[in-house]
Amino acid sequence: MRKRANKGNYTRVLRKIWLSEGISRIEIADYLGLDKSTITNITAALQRDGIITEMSEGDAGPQGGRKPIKLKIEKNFYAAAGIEVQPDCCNVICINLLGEVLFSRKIKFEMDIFQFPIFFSKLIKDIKSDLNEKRVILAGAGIGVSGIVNPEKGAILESIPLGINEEFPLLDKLSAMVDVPVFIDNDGNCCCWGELVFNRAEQLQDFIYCFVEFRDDCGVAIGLGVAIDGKVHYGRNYSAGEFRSVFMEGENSGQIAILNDERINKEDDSDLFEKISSELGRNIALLVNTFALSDCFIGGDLTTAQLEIMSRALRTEFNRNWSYPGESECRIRASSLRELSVAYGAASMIIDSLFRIPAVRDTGSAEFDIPGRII
Amino acid sequence: MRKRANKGNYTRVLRKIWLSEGISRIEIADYLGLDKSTITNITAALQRDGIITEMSEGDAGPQGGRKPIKLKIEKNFYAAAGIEVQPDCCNVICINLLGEVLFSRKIKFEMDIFQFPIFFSKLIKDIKSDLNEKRVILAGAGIGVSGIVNPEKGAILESIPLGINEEFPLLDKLSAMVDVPVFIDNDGNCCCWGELVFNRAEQLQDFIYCFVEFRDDCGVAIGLGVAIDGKVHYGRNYSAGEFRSVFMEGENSGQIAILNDERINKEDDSDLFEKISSELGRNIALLVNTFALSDCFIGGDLTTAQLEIMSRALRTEFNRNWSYPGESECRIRASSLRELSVAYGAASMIIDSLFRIPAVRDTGSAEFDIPGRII
DNA sequence: TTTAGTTGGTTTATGCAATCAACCAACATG
DNA sequence: CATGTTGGTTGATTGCATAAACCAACTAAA
Repeated sequence: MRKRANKGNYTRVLRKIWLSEGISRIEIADYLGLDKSTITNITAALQRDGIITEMSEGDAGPQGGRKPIKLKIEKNFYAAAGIEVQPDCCNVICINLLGEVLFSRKIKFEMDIFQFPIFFSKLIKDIKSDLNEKRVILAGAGIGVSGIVNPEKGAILESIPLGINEEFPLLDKLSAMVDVPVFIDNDGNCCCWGELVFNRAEQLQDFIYCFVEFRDDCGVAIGLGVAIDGKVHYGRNYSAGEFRSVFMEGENSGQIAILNDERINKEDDSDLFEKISSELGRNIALLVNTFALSDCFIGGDLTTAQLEIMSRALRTEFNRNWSYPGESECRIRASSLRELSVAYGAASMIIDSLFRIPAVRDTGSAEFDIPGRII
Repeated sequence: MRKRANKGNYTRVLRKIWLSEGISRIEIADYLGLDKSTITNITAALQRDGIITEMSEGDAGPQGGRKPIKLKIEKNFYAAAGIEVQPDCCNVICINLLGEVLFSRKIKFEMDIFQFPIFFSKLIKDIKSDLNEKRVILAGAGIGVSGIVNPEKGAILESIPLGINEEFPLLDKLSAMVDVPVFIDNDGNCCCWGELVFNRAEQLQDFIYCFVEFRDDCGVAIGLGVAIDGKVHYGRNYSAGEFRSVFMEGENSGQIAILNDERINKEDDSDLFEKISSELGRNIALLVNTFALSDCFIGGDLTTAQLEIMSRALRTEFNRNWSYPGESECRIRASSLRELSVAYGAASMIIDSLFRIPAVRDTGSAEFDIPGRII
């Protein structure tokens, strides 16, 4: 059929086991609409590869019959690294196939896009040797940056904090230095990847991630990430998620109308923060209700109190914009991983790619291979 | 491999010919990443079936070589019917595989959901006999209704104009009476289907359709339809597209804040209409920019003058909400089919289904078959 | 007119994923 | 202990896609 590539149903089976740990062969066959013998063959190959194992026997059904054999992912078969790039430092994380955090650290690095490849390749080398002690292989590294990113080409199209205003082919520089796949994406989108992976059992379809950051210069920065149909949504020119409040007038720069008059400091003015939250909520309510999103995640560097304020404000505004009797059906949730969201999400891109069913693309599809691991 | 089902690549080839009339076998092979012999086999089968034909020879390349043979869809191999259900009448349309209108008519019918199935089956019988004279076979019928629809089950979940406030399994009633596939969807979504099919060569990915209607009772009604990734987006509970302005306060019913104070009649007050357009524009701007949509279609029963006013207002508001230098990149376009948009779109659902590549679903996929046409 | 080179398309043999049908394995119940 | 039920495996078969060789039809240049 194809040279070597991920044979379609292999990934479907693998993904299902990933989503539903402890599932049996028969259940997979029913779920995927394949013959049970096909599942036998595929699971046998996956077991040979070592990426899944049998965990235990389940219980027989009420009418007797053979006990099912539960299957699970060998969670430390691979690990993925995630790196959040900030102006003055990097947050680094390593997670395994189930999204469990193996380790994380913060590294000082005065961001300079031309120095970064060297820094990056050293970092990967360190991570690899750390993982080597645990007998885990690195499957790849994800990078999350603020700005507009083309993740297919791995190019940064624009990034104010990184001082990039024309297309910069970062991936090309990086792949030349390391021998693992590297993915790059916008920070808000990374957060979406993170929630997709972390909450994979829920099979989230349509949600928004609202990323709030306090910046020394410009007050508050809002980044949005959107997932539609269980995939991160990029839109034209990969610019989805750029936020500007509907209440902004004229040529003003900035994102929130309230902040044209006032300034906010990180943790003191909860009154103003509430106003900001309300304005933000009004905006997001329109998005949430017109697109019928099921979840709204809140993340960024917020205190617990601020999170609380914002949740309430969002809830109020979602209901205000709700056309039907009763309350808005959108869940409001705090980000699952707090200050490590971006790094975690960056790593999740790699994990997700291992278990994602390749779409039947319109145009010819070129799969890519995963490194190492002698089979 | 599989029983009979639409063999995946058959549909991919067929779709490509549908999208690019006059394409050659080699071009298809290159585009889809398949071997040219595979395309030979598939096109041979499609020719046997009669759904495609060779149209003419193209020109040889600059360095000589054999001339390519252009392929095209046999456009009258099937037709699809589309029915827009309104409280007092139905707009009916018939289109062929290329989306060309074969005929259309308006039929008086005092909508009553319990009488509708009988009306519908007579209508289909009439359409079939009309098509029979042209030697065209009916592939199916699409129905567009105002309200919230579950198109998978073919159930109307809620519709104020039709007086439905609990789930009504319309499809079940209808399929019992006719022998062709029937699809039902919300009117705004139908319009999206229509644009997807009508502009298929563009391969539209992410766009919004804004459906404006004047109603005797409530002034103006706004319906939105959204397409993401070349597919209509439904969201949680199929409720995507329900619109309520961010400027609405408190418990007010209605959609537009301006109209809480004022009333508008169909064609006289262009000042007020401009205000409405601006408010609407502010809202849509947020959607268009956050989701990075490439197009915004305007449809419904607007005069040319009103369309002009609204286009300008949208453009202004899109730019106001635009974060970057220059102008918003979202195209603003008048609906391609004016007052027949919904019916056309309803028919397009059927056409689209014939040429849509079945997604690799997570769960077992149950393909469905197309009626008639002795092969 | 001949020859070489290029591109479009078909034919034939082969590989391989998925299926079917028969079978084995392990449990419950009367 | 026979019987029914469910979980899972084995071996033969099916049919899609491929590769490689081939034919067809054209240009360009000698």
